[in-house]
Amino acid sequence: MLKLTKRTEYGLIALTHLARRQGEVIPAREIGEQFPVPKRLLAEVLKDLSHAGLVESTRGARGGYALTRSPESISLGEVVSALEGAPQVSGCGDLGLARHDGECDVQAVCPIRSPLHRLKNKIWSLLDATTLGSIAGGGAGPLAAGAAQLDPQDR
Amino acid sequence: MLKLTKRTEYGLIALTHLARRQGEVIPAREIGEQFPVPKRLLAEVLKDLSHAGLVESTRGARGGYALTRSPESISLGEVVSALEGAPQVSGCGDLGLARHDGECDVQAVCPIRSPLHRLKNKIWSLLDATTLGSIAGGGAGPLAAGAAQLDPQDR
DNA sequence: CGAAAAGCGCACTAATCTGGTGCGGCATTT
DNA sequence: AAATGCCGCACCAGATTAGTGCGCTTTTCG
Repeated sequence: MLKLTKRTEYGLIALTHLARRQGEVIPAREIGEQFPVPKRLLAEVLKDLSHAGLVESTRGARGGYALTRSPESISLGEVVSALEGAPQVSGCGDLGLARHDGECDVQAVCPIRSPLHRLKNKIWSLLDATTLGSIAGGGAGPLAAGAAQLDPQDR
Repeated sequence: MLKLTKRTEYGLIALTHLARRQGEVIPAREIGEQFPVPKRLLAEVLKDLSHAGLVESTRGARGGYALTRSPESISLGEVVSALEGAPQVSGCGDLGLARHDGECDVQAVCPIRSPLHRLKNKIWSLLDATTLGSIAGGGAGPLAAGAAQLDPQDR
């Protein structure tokens, strides 16, 4: 439904926390204590992030997690990909390839495939252009400026 | 998971069809015949679109649907809102208001609320700026140009 | 050495969302 | 009256999402 999952939210919360304390190795427990997040799920998410190479884990007492890169070089797109799997906007609109045969027969006739494909790219460009740094830090990044063209009335 | 639902896809297909034959009143059956879409669901979707005031329905034999406005004045955002309900990106990130008490206690502490809120606005600006006309017609609209900044590699 | 701290892996349940369908009724045209 | 087409409501099944259980391994520290 065009919204991020809780996993991504939790992941982002954790990442911003790590970003603000770069260099330190922080245990999942600490994050779980600071934010009202189901600790167990948080651990699950952190694990996925480490699989994706966004954070590095250290085991044992005194263990925990730390960013592998600078916050500025980590994009929202990467986080979402890591936590929600392969990106797509329409389910069918994704390149002629990879349609598991029988899927989306609308093919040639389908009048919305290519426009939707372009939309998907736009959205992902936005996600890719949004860095963890701009989320954790105060301000810059593509989200700082006013909304694109229409007024961002309260929807 | 940051993707549109089938309902929206079907709705868009139907709307583009109507857009291309403005002035005419077209029965749901006709659309169902042209595209491999579960006709029954299509009817459901068309009904929702009419509730939202995007299309006008005529009952009885010779009845059907027609756009209420020009394709250029109908935005993707409206369609999505009508078919998937109130827009949101993060579930919690939506204005302090309307949080059904107990929901999202992260409030003041939550480090990602406002950035996510801005992101939501960006995405919806994009949707609002995309008109049915640009989807149905060949090409202009905000989706025509190349992707924002990063290369739109195949994700 | 042994206990405590912390992450790892796997599997499983519950709730919600999504896609899709059934059926009887009302409105119009022919 | 019959056929065409929309209306409204309710229902079912499968997929996704959220969240939990549990036992094992690694590492620090007393």
